Amino acid sequence: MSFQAAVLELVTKIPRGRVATYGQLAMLLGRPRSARAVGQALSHADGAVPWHRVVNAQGGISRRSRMTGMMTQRIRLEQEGIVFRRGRVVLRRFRWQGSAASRKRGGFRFDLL
DNA sequence: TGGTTGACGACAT
DNA sequence: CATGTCGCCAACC
Repeated sequence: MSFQAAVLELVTKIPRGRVATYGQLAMLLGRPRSARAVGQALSHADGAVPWHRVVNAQGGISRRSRMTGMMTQRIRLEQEGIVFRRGRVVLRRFRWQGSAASRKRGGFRFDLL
């Protein structure tokens, strides 16, 4: 399975009302240094994948070709009940914790967040 | 093959 | 807090 497919599949598991960061997804996939590649993979997402639930490490919405895309993403997240504070998602409250299996596989240290 | 491109991120200043 | 630098790496060409 391609890295890209793995990313899209994982993003599908982020529940409504929660978000994950690019780096976090990379870690959950066992490739802690592939955050950029995660973003690249997301650019090919179709309507079946909740791409709007992925934000950067600061809780902010990453820039993309069109400014309108950023607005769309923020509005969608707020409609799910996610709260922004000074332009960023309050990660302490809304970050997805992932599955236990993924946590173990990727070695993600949630206790350090 | 080998070079380029980013929806990134950690750090230094 | 705002910028800039540098390392990374899957896709694409």
